[in-house]
Amino acid sequence: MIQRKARAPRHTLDRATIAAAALELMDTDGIRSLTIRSLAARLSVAPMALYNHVRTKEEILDAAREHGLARLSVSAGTEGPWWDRIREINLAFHHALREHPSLVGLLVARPLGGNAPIDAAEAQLRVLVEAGFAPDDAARAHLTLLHYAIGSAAWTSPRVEPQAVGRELLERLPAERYPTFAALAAPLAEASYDPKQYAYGLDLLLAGLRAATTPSTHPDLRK
Amino acid sequence: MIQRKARAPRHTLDRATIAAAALELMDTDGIRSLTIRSLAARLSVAPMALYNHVRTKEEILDAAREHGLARLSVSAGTEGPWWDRIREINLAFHHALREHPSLVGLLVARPLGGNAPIDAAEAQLRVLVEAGFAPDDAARAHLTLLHYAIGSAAWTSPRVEPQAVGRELLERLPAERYPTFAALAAPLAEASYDPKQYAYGLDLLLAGLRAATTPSTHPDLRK
DNA sequence: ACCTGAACACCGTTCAAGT
DNA sequence: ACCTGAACACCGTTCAAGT
Repeated sequence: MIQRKARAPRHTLDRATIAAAALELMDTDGIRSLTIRSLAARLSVAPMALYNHVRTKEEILDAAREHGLARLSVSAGTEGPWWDRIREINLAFHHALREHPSLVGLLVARPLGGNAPIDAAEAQLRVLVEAGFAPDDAARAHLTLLHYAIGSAAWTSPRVEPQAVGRELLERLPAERYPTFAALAAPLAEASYDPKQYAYGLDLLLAGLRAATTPSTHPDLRK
Repeated sequence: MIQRKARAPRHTLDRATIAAAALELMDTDGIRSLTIRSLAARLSVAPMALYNHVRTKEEILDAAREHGLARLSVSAGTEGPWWDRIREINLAFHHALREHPSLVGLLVARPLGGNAPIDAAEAQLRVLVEAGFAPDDAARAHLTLLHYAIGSAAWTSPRVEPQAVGRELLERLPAERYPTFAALAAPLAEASYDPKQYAYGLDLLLAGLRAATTPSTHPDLRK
């Protein structure tokens, strides 16, 4: 009567299934809790079955990262001023990173080339070039936006410790040594967990870029 | 004649020594190669000796992160315009992160409160408040600068794979699908590994912040 | 008090075996 | 071809023992 160790059917596994399950497991339980054994259990399969589709655990992490980034659709239209289109691209990228808490860790730990989601990067570079940026400036602007999105997502996304830690530690700082910190504790705590904080910085960058492209009207803002 | 298993003297170990050795080992050999056993070997001590000064490996990682950040001296003077002082603080922070390749990984994996090097943060917040930023704007500006520095360091610092990978992969992209990428390959590759790339983005942010503080002269740059 | 060695429950991965 | 189980060399950590 007891059904024991039913053998898994012949083609229950493939790279995509493994990648999706791995990312899901990491998003919910944290990167550290992904092991060959835990992933196999989640897929109702013997640990060694995974090695028929993948050579190492590293390869699973790579596949999971690509799977997460694949969801990123580049929706920047061709309408409107260039800064609005850049804004849209970056908000979408940042949103994708925030949707998969484990994705940032995967990106930081192992690069995908040097320029993450290639489709989004191509779209962004095109907009910048069309806006009149010289090749060198377009490259630098693109990297700046990429870095800011990564950093914001990395610092904001849920980590090992619960988010409450940050707020508590912040409130426990000695006020006599850190007076400004203490005075700004409330707005800092709020902005730290405000989903719109990313957009604030993005708009600062865009303002800087716009100033750089119209030097004649704002000469004092040039580098 | 053969000296074997000499017992280590009584007080060869303490938290600071362990933290310094751990950070050094991670900086040179990568985060993954830090194990209790490898660290103990480097300190010429039995693995279990470490547990007299530390409760878990996590605690060693925390100590290593704090040790790396402790080197950050806040050198921003009180002279000059506020944007120059902000610039100095952030360049120093970014420089500290780049000096210890493993530090960024430690910061992203486990937060130190929500605001990394507290002394530097206090200094930066003070400058912003003195410059006339409202509490909420000062908090948002501070977080933006912090996130950008983290992201830039994270994306730029050496990873598991050699840096060459990025450049190679970038050159192998199909030019018909990614024409702008192909056209900008040279400036992108150069900017990607240019230590001054961080300063470029920092100056963009500062330009945006300056525009935000002088709304009367540049009304079109306001958010 | 602080360093040590053996042991335990994990982990990624190899190897030979099943179907 | 693809899934499986036993085994190996690791890992972090507990426990009892040395000095």
